[in-house]
Amino acid sequence: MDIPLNTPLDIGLLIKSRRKARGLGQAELAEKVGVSRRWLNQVESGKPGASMGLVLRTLAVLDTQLLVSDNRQQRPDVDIPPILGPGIDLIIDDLSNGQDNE
Amino acid sequence: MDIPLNTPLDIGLLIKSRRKARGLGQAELAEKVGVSRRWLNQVESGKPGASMGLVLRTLAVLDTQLLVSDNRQQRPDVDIPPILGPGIDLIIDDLSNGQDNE
DNA sequence: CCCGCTTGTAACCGAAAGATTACATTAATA
DNA sequence: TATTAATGTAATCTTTCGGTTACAAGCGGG
Repeated sequence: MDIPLNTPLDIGLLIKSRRKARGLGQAELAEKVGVSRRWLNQVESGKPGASMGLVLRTLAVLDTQLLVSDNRQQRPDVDIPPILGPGIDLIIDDLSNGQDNE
Repeated sequence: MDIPLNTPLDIGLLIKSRRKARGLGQAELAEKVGVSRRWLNQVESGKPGASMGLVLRTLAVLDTQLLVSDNRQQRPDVDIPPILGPGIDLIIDDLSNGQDNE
């Protein structure tokens, strides 16, 4: 089963629970990750400005894998119209190829 | 099917492909998200220091859901030992309850 | 009750992010 | 080939991050 992460707070709470699940204190985990205890504290409480790199490193230390659902056709009604001249075929190509294009 | 995201570059490439899949230019998407084109450009090329908040907002605009695998027992050999007095039961509680604890 | 550990904050400071504007370079179309 | 849009970068400035140090609040054990 998978859990959705939509906000910085979601990620903060994830980190917090994973940390506790391992019996680690903020200071301990912070040292393992290579950040200050203050940083970890802020992140766990949902700080939006925390950098991707450090967050990913933190999750890595907690053996936590981040994922994206491969929902290529999630919402076909979003914004596809505004394409006129630049290259219709490009988009079609992209859509058929999937993610790893270009 | 799900795709793992381990590095800032992974996320950058994800954003890039999702953007193109919708036929959006960097400038277009940047405006929708509320960031500068430069920022989006950097992020797509893997900038590690990009902030969580903006990245999440970008993914949201692209209708892209971020997930965590609920692998509670992923690696039992990590670091569970260092618990002595603070509260064994707390950890057990945490483990049995899952993520949303505390 | 007191003590020790953990956690939540605060102030200060150097470093880096992010916006803006402008200019190459690449890529696609006529 | 010429032209136009999209993309990759650069210089500058303001804001914010993240580290450091220090202190208060919360909690459990002796």
